[in-house]
Amino acid sequence: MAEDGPPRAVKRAVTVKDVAAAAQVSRATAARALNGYGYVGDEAARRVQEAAERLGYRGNRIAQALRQGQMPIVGFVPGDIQNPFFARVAHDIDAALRRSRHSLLIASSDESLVQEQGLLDNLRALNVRGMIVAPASEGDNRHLARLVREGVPLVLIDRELPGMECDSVTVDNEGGAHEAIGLLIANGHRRIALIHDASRIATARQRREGYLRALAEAGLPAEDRLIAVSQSTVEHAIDATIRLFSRPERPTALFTVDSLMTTGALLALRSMGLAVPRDVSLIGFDDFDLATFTDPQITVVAQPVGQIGPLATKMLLERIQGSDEPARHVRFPTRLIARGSVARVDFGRA
Amino acid sequence: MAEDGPPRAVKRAVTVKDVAAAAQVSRATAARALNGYGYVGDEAARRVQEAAERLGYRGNRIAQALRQGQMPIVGFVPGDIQNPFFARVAHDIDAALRRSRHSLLIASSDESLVQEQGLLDNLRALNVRGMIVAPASEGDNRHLARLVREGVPLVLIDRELPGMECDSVTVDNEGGAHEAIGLLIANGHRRIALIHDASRIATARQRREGYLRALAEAGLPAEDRLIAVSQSTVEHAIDATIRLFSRPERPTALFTVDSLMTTGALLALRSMGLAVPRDVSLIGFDDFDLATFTDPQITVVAQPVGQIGPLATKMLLERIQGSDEPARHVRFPTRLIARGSVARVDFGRA
DNA sequence: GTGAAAGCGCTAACAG
DNA sequence: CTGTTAGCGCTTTCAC
Repeated sequence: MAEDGPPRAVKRAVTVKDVAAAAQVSRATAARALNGYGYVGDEAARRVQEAAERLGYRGNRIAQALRQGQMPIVGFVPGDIQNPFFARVAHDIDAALRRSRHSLLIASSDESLVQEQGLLDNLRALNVRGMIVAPASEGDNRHLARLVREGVPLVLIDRELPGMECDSVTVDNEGGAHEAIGLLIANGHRRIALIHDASRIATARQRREGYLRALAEAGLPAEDRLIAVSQSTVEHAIDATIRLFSRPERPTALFTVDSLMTTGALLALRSMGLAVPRDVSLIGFDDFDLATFTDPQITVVAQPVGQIGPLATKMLLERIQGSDEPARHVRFPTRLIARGSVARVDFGRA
Repeated sequence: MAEDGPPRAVKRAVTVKDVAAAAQVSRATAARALNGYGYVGDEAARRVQEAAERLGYRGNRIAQALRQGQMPIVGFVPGDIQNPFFARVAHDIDAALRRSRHSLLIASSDESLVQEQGLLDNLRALNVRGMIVAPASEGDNRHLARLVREGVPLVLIDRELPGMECDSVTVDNEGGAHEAIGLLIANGHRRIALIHDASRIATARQRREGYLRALAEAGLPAEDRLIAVSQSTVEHAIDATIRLFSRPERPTALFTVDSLMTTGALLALRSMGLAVPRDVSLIGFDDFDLATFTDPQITVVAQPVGQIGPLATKMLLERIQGSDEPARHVRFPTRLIARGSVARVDFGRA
């Protein structure tokens, strides 16, 4: 037991060992005092607290995590953090999590399945306590199934995955779209175009199905040239809109499946000199700031965006706490907000 | 707080030990083969790879981090992740970081100094490799100074802190505001109102200074009743606008210091029946989607938002790599985008 | 009440 | 080339 003095690193962080030494107790006692469990003498506890304070001790979370096998972190994998919908959800999750002393690690998949797989691998390697994911694809989801199988708490949002045995929070995409198209049909529209998105499959597919069902119920044919597949960006939606509306026998109405695409459609229509709703009626899925700034304002299918993050977080925390009831699937209803972008169309003309 | 109840049964992950056993080598050899350093025999390497593959081995990043003293994580503390400006920057940082195999942990301060301090403490305890922060306050920044002192790589964005010895990426707020007010003055405006924000101090203060300098240079007095202090939310900006414009001797022009406030001003003006630019000319700091959707479109001071995240990330990675050149402060110029929200005003009438 | 000691999973000297 | 060994900082039996 010669000199045990470890060579003082210049900026070495202070550890329990340092605190224990300063308080003249063992590391075990110091740890007990610091974390407030087990028996610790009042006097010793006081000395430890004082030493910790004086030295500026902060527990090393990595060591704690290694010991306990888990990081106090929850992972969130949105499709695109720049989409205001996901930004809002991220904010709400973060706020809800803060109360339970977890940090939120946000890693956007950019709607890429491959990227999502890599991200989840990372998150898994970090031993995060749980994950909230908006799956980028309906295709190969073995990576998600594996998480479920391994018992990693997982909540899906925005897009559900048929057969996946985990909690999910979504909205009634099919019903919302159906209602929107219904309004268009009731206003006399017969040539109703759709711009949807091939990547956010679950969501976009359901919205497309709502569109198709509404047409079918009205005895209207679903025509290929009325449907454009785009991507969820303003730029792609502009192209799609131009494609759709530069043909003869222009559609009289347009339905877009998310706010970025609605934005693109608005821009494209304006550049083509088509006025809403005089020349084209428009309904977008997902409400957004811009919708009330146009003249007239845009009619939209609104989602209860403020409820999704908090509920998903609540579900996840319950799972983390060990709940093992069967998977719950919550589907919020949507709300059609009629503003001024739908015009009545003459039957004869249509 | 919220201490977990029964620890959830997560299936035990496979470790190097398992892989080593399966490949019939020692843990050290397995580690070498897996991480590709040191000498490993071809045959052994192959067996290890095969075993790892078969068992689904993923390195435990927590253990690695404990060993190496650092997590492959970078922290980002924006003022508000819902602000499109920060959402864009977050996306860009994330993308830039991915190439260097780091994860991004986003924790919004909600513009609260206290929250920011807590967040940085957390991040520090996680031993993240570095942080990118938009400081919530110009006031007490000992927590940031401490990080710098302790050698934690740190880059400030959007708001600089006088005297802080770390890299920063900002824009020329003062110059941008000065140019905007100059345009208003050149158009004959004399009663030019300002809505600024007390919390995002550095940024808002500089924009306010640009406003004051432009007025002074034109020999115009800075009147208190033309300046409203608000907060960076749509709601607060609405109130401030109504306050400003319900007095007699209404301002003929308005300058708002960020896009959320510009949105609020637009909403308030419309509700008061004031048309832009007929009744009020308007210029906002920070370009945003909405600015091109109004009729006429809004004149703005645009920031090079796409350059901020990548540059900040580049600087941070250099610091992480050990660069110790003196603190660099990059300030991007702004660009005045003249659209249609500024009208000429009669000198006699003003 | 308190301390000694055993690891969590991993990496890196240092010997063979 | 490969195995042995020693911790990183922390928590938690298990003795005393």
